[in-house]
Amino acid sequence: MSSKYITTTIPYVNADPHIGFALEILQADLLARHYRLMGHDVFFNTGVDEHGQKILQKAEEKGEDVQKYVDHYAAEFKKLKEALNLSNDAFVRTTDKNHIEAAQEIWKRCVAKGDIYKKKYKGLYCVGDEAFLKEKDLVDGKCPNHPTMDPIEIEEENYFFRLSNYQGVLLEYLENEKSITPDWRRKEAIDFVQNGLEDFSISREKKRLSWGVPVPGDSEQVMYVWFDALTNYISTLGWPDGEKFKKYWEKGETLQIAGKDQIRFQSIIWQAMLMSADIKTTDSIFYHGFINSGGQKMSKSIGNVISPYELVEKYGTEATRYLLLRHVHPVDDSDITWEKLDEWYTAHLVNGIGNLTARITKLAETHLESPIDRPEAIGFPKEYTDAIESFKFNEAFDYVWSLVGALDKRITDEEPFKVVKTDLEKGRVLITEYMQELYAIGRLLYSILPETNKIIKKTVLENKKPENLFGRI
RNA sequence: CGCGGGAUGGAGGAGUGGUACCUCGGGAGGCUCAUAACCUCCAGACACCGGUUCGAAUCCGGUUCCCGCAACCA
Repeated sequence: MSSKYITTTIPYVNADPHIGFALEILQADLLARHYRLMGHDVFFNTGVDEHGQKILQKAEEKGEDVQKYVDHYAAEFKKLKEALNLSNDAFVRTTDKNHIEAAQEIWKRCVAKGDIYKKKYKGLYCVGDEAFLKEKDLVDGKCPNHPTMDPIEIEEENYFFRLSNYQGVLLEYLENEKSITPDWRRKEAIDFVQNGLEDFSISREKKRLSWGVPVPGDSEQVMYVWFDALTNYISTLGWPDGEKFKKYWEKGETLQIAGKDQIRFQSIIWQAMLMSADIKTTDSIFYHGFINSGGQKMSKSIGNVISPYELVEKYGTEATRYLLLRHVHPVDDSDITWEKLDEWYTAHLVNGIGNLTARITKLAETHLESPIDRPEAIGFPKEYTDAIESFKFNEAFDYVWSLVGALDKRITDEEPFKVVKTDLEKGRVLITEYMQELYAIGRLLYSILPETNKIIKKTVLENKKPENLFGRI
């Protein structure tokens, strides 16, 4: 049995769970469930990124202890597991002891490789943003976000990572078509690397930012968040030790899911870090698109934010999975509004699979004397598995729903409800066949709608019409 | 002229040389087993201009318009 590692990125906990992350984790969950079903030994990771200046700042704004603040948010993100019925095997927190140790270990290995060095960095610093500004970003010599403040010149000594060493090998890595999906993003990445890579600062002075992983051997510096955060993908497996790391990362096939804005971090910086530490690079990374609402980016000030919890509250867990996985485009940006969500919910869930199930199971309950035999397990159609494995989640749904439509049509054409009145036996044969087909459709829902899968199988095998699968709203 | 992606019926998607497809929505009919569900039929589109070709949504050139990226944003 081959092993497979699947991970999401880990969201930064300075805000409540965003619908875009819900999309990401659902995609990962679908893949994890699918590959388990196909007989792979899967390890599915997710977690939270808890270090950094913005988090410290937020906690201070609220007058909370930072650790308390991140504990609170970690719990908020953990709740997604139940809300979305996720099957993740791990939930890593970057404040976990073993994670911190792993981050320090990878740092040491990069140092040993000669890829980390100390350099004075001088730049214009905006106190409002608490970040360095670039000359070309300045508007009339001021920070574009804080035009009333004068940027101040700050000199700081930081550690830098020799990303520039990795241009050649990164290009080789990116030549592999599996390294990035969709392919045009891979080309973007190649283009980016070809234009030349600059070394990055990977630490901050502790006196300016204390909330981070201490740099090994230098008490004055802490790691800049992303260096520590990226390590989560292997710290969660117990790296540098651990059977899990060997099994799932080294010997297994690794797959990361991330948002389209993550290419530089996931496919370039993280891969260079792995190369530097002599660790296997990620086999493939899938980048999803963003979700907008009403033609605009979701934002609190516009008031168009749709949260994952709101979706679950209105439509339920199964329907939320359905809506995000089928109606949000896997790689392009999509737009959702409550109107569209209602439409999709009613058209395919209520009127589609829900009604079909009620239709058939009512006929069966009324006319069959006993439950049908459990249908033999058959292989999954290639069209369906290919769609999922090539990240075309929406097409996998289209396939299942084409079967729903075909079965509805068949019932209308064959009129079993009339047949039973004139030839009961013949009618029973038809109804039995519908039950078998319904069961087959239910089986296909295993990875995408796990609860619906269970209910349909159960109802068919017990010959008992269930409560409505999806109620009207 | 920085790099790249894209413009398909009212909406969202598929379609890389051979009568333009799917879902939703709209209109008309049918059916009555079902959650006023389901089935059938109808209307409606390849941004614009030119070229290649027997034939182009699909290839080439140009125009207009959108959208990413352009490195510490974690």
